[in-house]
Amino acid sequence: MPQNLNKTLRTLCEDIQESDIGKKFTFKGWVMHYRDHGGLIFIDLRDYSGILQIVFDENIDKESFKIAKKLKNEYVVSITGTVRKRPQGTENTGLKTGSIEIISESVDVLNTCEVLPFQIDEENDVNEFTRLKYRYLDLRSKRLKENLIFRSNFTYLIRDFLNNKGFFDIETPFLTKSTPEGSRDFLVPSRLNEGHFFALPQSPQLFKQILMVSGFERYYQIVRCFRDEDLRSDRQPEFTQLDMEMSFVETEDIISITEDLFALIFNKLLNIKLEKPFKVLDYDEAMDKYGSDKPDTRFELLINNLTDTFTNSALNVFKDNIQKGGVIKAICLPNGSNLLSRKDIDELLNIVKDFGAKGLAWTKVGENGLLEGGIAKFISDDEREKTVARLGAKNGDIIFYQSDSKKTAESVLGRLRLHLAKTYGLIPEGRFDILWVVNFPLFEYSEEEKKIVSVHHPFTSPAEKDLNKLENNPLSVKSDSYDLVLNGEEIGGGSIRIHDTKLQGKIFEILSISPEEAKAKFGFLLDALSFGAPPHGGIAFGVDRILMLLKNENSIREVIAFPKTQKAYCPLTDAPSVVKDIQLRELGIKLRETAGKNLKSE
RNA sequence: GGGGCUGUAGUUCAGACGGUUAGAACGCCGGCCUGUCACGCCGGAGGUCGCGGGUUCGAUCCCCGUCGGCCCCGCCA
Repeated sequence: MPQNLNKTLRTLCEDIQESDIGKKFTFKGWVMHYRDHGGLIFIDLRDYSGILQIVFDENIDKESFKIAKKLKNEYVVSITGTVRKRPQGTENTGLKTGSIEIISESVDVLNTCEVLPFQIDEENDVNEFTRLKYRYLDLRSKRLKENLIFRSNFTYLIRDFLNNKGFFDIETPFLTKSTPEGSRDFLVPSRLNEGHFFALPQSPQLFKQILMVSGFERYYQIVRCFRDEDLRSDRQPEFTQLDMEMSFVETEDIISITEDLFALIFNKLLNIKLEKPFKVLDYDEAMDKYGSDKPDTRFELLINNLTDTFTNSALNVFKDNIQKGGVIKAICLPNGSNLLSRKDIDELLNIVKDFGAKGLAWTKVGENGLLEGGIAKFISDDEREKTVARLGAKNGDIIFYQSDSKKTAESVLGRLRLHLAKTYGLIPEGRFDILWVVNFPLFEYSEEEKKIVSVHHPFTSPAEKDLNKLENNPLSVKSDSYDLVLNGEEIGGGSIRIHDTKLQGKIFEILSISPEEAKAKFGFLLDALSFGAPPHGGIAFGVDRILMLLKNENSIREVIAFPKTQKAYCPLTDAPSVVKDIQLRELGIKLRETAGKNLKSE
């Protein structure tokens, strides 16, 4: 795939093959390894195509040899020499060019290199801060180079696919309006409008809908989004989305084009055939069986409902909870008795408490489906038989129970499920499980805000079948939305949007957003929707996260050229940093006394 | 905002009941070496033990604080 930009002057390392033996070429690149044998020197020359061995022999070219004596790692050199076959027995099967080598007839040092702060391509893990500070060196490593080239191929494939499907790549503003909904905005002060601020977009959501009103019908963009929230291994404050929107479509259309796109990506980039259509899981079922709206389906360990079994339980925690409307749910860890010591089980209690659990009931499964240990003595024969049957529990298994509200029990067991799977290696390597989660609730009740809020965003269309429930039972209304989940990570999501201003007004009403407030926040979108907005919908994908999963990396930092630390700091550029007082003055900004107590001086 | 782990040579790590010269490997510097490919061999240099304070006769080690890093919770379409 690498191409030579200057054919007459330079040849790329991996363009050379055995058929070139005897021919003379010029190569340019970096000294990757240097091996001095006294009268004979070898270097591995690296350019962006790959690696090629160069030999310096004092009997062949004294001048070359003299210069080569002074070469060091990562010097940049230009070498002219003749291709020859390596002597028998000295071939290197680990190299693409391992059967040949170049005998140098002339060498120029184009640049020298300081002693490196860390060794490139070392198998030791170098401190990530140091790697980020010298990111340009880290990017010379095979792994990161391959990741970024993979990323380039990935976005190319997407653009090619969508362009051919009649999509238009349209840019939307980075300097835009702050919206209080959603995550915290990055603010940018306006010099020409003192005291006013732009926000960097959390996503191009509103603009892509407006483009549908404009009649483009098919829009996409591979675009940076900004959210000022705390970082995680799969979250950076600036990240890249593949953003798409289409007019005159329904959920099935969006699902179908997404499946085609992902099948193509997996096929072309990983040589993996994805089965179409993808699995589809109802939100309720996902919560019920996996305790998560982004279920990891690569392993079983499903959650089961035992509420009906334990209505008359001798355990008051079970019985009282059920009477209060709670549930009893459980998962069964195969062979758990052998995997976990008593101490491990005790430690699990602390772990599930962090997940929000009040406790952790458990029983071991013995011979003939008898239960032992934990709460076994409080379980009647009838309860035991039903429990063992429902969970399919076998001798040696451990069953973990949660007695709590439906929401808490499911979320605790869902997280325990993932914890156990990771700890006891239940997740198969190298497998990709992709599926849709659909039928999300449109609203949920926010304890924090004491009001109904959108699960997705306020422009998500209610499912048509539930329109009649909007008035009386809004929390039971499902939305016309869909999430794409890969290996238990949400990699994309979208919805059919509301294109009717009347329905949109109704939604705002349910969300306790007054017409005035709606107008102030989203007036431009509401105006747009009132001028002949077509039915439309779309989806957006987390590009960094997808790449992380496809490349089997543990952090999105490994697929981003210049990522930030967990404090959103860039060690390479030392950003963010303090600015000159005059810059603030121009913006009409004065720092609070308490701001930046330990400012780094400029 | 909270929890966990962590900071010793350029890098990755070891280390000491609190005790006098803090080690190894790789890298670096010098030398030797004509078939290596993480070349090999010989020799050498290199450390405010993150920073500040405290306890102590004495702290890199113990205590407190602080800064940085990673993971997670909260937060996040």
